Amino acid sequence: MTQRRPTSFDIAALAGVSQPTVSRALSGNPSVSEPTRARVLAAAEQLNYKVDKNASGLRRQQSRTLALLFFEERSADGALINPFYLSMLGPMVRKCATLGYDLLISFQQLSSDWHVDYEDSRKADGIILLGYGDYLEYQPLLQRLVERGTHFVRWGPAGGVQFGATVSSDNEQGGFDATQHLLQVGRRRIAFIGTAEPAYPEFLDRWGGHCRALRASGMEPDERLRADAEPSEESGRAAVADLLGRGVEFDAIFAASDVTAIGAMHALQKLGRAIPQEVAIVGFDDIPAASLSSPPLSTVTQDARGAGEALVEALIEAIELGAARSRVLPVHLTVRESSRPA
Amino acid sequence: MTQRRPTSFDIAALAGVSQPTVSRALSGNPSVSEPTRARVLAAAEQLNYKVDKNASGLRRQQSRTLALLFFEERSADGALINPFYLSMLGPMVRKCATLGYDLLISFQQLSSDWHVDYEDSRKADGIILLGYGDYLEYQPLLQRLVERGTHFVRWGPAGGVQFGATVSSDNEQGGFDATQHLLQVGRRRIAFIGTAEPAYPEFLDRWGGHCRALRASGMEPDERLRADAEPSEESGRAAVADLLGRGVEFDAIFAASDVTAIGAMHALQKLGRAIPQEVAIVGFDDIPAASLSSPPLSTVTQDARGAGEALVEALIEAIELGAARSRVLPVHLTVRESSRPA
DNA sequence: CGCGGCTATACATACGTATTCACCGCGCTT
DNA sequence: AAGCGCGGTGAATACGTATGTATAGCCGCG
Repeated sequence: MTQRRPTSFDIAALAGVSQPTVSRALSGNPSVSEPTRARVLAAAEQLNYKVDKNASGLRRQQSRTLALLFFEERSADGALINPFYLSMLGPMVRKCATLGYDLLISFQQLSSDWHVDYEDSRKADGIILLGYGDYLEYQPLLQRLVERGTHFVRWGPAGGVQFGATVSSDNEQGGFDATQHLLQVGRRRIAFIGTAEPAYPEFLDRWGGHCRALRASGMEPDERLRADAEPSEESGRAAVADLLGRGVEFDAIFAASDVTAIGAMHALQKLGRAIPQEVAIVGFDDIPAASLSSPPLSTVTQDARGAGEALVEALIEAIELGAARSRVLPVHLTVRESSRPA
Repeated sequence: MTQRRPTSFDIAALAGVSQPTVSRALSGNPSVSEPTRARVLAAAEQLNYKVDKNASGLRRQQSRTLALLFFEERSADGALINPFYLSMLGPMVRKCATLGYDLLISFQQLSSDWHVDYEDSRKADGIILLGYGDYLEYQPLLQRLVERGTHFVRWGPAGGVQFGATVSSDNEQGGFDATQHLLQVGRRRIAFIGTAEPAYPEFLDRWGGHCRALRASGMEPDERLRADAEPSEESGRAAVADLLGRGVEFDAIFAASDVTAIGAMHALQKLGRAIPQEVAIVGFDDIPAASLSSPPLSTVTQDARGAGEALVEALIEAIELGAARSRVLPVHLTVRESSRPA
């Protein structure tokens, strides 16, 4: 019942050719004549033959596999993967499949020496890093990857030193679009909620775009309208409390992430402030919960599909060509109820 | 700079032993003496040696890799993976790592013949199926997997015919807990929103638990209090419209999924019905948006971590022992504002 | 008519590991 | 004292593929 798996020799015998011809026929080598190739393909089909990935990889000294590495901030349980990363998953897998690669997935703590593992054991030909921002702590790790000649790309702003290729959203433009939109619906005192810590380099770019939009309308950014917040619901509520506690007046909020925006929305609603009538809100990311909130949250949508595909393309470019160029992806303003004109 | 990768022969030379001894030492074979093993390990460490996965797999005729197969309902873009599946991802990966396996990830359309691919090409030793419910259409596929001797497990209620092992939540108990809770906070007319179509076999079990809770309190389920809905926000709103349109009175809703519950909540709020004062709501799944809704949604939490680990354990059991037992996981009622006692 | 050049295929080999078998030396038994 | 078992190791080999090199057939041209 579980008979021996067919090998290329079985196909060769059935098609009346030699084993090397089978290999060449299946890999599209042009030195095989059309009739022969057809016979081989038919035989392979008939026996349900598939190339053995281990043998093929061993012979070619590669794996035709990419490794996807999520970095975990949270120590233990961490079902807390950034939802945007998860939405890239599908597109990445599909892109890999299209290009003939498999995708291996892994989580890693900062401390462990994963760098050796993937390429050294030939599990993967390259690595996609997700969750490694511009944190300085990672620089030595990236440095080591470069030294070892490991191919990798990472998601996020390029930041200071440029190790390998990078794929990221155009955060600056997203910040510009969000603030410009709020200005267009008549808001003048726009609070910015997001941290300036280097832990979230994206936020800096979003703040930069925010400022550019203000200046384009002849206004100057007001530091008092800025509140620090990490990407969490509580942090968003705290930021609103902070602003109000300091007696700052505002008729709009641009939050550097959706969860922060939702937290801010809850805090305002609890205080009886009508959204969007009294305060218009725009977030960033377009997480699933954004369209489910009430009112539905306006936000800057990142191109998850484009991001996933770009990461895969860049990595394969690095593997097959030796180096890859970085990519910056356009973003898109999605206007929902939370910022509709009154 | 990118010098040749060290092989077990290099380690052997450095440690002053033969290649087979290296292989034995690294794989924990007890016939290697302790001093020798120590020398080998030191040499491997020094040269940064890792076993070549392709060569090892080829020799042992296995891959030490599991394949995770998402089934896609939506045809094209589909960033629409069930969020619960995504929350299982982390735990699955971790469990795999613990047990010495890698995890390969893939999406598949119903039509394609993926079944041949993974085990036939020895990319994976077994398959975890996610999103293959009890749909009759899948029976032939599962049948074929069984015939080919492919190891697999799937998520979801076992359903009719039992192909391979299954891991699922205790949906019946979850339904019971939800309804019992609503009864305890004084509700008497509890609407059930969820479909009876076989496409969502989980819903049937949740309905069953709902009925059991009612009967345990001496009440009989009322068919008029039941509205059909698929798991989508619009469908939840439509279900509320349906109930009200039929003139049905209710003071609580148990929705068979969170997105439906959130839709229902929005519909009621738009009509000015206070939640939970006039209508208490409990959902099922505990998606991230549940805790972000306003009011935060009470729901039945599924054990994503346990689920992920159980799937991996079951599959490895099937691979290494030849067969695996199915597993049913306990669920947990999470009470939030949407069903607090008035 | 013979030879160069070209096409299509076969032959031989290497990739790095795990495992079977044979071997060696030592201590113990009879 | 000779035989035997056994712990520890090395030699040889097979896993299935891809590729460099050799060879057979064939055409055209001088």
